[in-house]
Amino acid sequence: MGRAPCCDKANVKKGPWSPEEDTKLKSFIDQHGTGGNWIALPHKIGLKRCGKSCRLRWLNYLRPNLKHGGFSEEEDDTICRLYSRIGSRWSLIAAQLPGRTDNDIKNYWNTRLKKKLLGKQRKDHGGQNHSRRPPKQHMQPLIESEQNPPAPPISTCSPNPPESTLPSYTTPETNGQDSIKRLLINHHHHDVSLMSTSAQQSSFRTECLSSFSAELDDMFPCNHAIKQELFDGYDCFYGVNEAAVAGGITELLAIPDQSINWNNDDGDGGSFMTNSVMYPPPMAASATSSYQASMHQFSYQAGQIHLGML
DNA sequence: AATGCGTTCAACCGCTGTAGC
DNA sequence: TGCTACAGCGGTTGAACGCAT
Repeated sequence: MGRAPCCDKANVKKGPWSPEEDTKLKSFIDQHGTGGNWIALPHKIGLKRCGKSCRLRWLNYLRPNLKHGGFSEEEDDTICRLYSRIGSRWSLIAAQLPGRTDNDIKNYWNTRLKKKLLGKQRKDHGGQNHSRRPPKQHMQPLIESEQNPPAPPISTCSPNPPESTLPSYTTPETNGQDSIKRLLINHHHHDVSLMSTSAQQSSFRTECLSSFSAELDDMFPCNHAIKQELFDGYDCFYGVNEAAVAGGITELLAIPDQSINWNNDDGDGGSFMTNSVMYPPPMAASATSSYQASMHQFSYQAGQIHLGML
């Protein structure tokens, strides 16, 4: 049993809108508003269009104060910066760009900006392979970025986060992939807070996890097993921040409602619920630390991260 | 001029979240 | 609590267009 269709598909016109249809829709909404019911609207006007189609036409084209095309450098940068933080949340990105629609931005990103950035990236890196990924993937950058969005705008699209609020971090194994790591960390530190519900946050994390296969490869060069574990969709951790690699575990992000037990070689220990503490504070940097959640154990020892089944 | 190919972008599709009952 | 209907969203499609051959 599927959902009933929102309109009678057989009696609904599809395809490009005519100027007459545009005029009808615009003048009706100008006079009466949408009435809060897009499904009923086309019937009131006498348009043989699906309500969803009317809504889209209004929002993306007829609505006042819309800008089309001609994205400025500033807008490019904003799109880039937001994409690097929140991925393809086009409506959220559009909300930061007055006069732009999510559809416009999505199209612009997919058709121009992404290519522009990838082109720049290749130029900036002189075609060198800084990654450990197989050569085949480098020959297909667009496909790769499609499969692993968000495409990392490495050193071309200034992430421009409010740096002062970010933790400082360095790693011995950084080799040009800092921006990817920074990008991932920025996700946690700034944009999970944009999500209003824990369900959104959870799905956001899950989505990020599935999106970052390649980036995780770069992030955990010292231990590919971790990357594999993270990416293979297990149930407790979302990710581990850079500081874990650098010099002690200071942050562990997990999906909500997980009870995390922790202890370290200083004899400290305890537990916390992941949804009660966004950035779990109890763990101080230590030469050896370990954390457990559900079926998995995560530990940091002598500069190496280990993840295993309990 | 004809054809093929790549690009752009408006529009559609299908899914999810949520309000109302 | 479960169901239904709707709004909203992101991914995808395909027509139109431009350019190269």
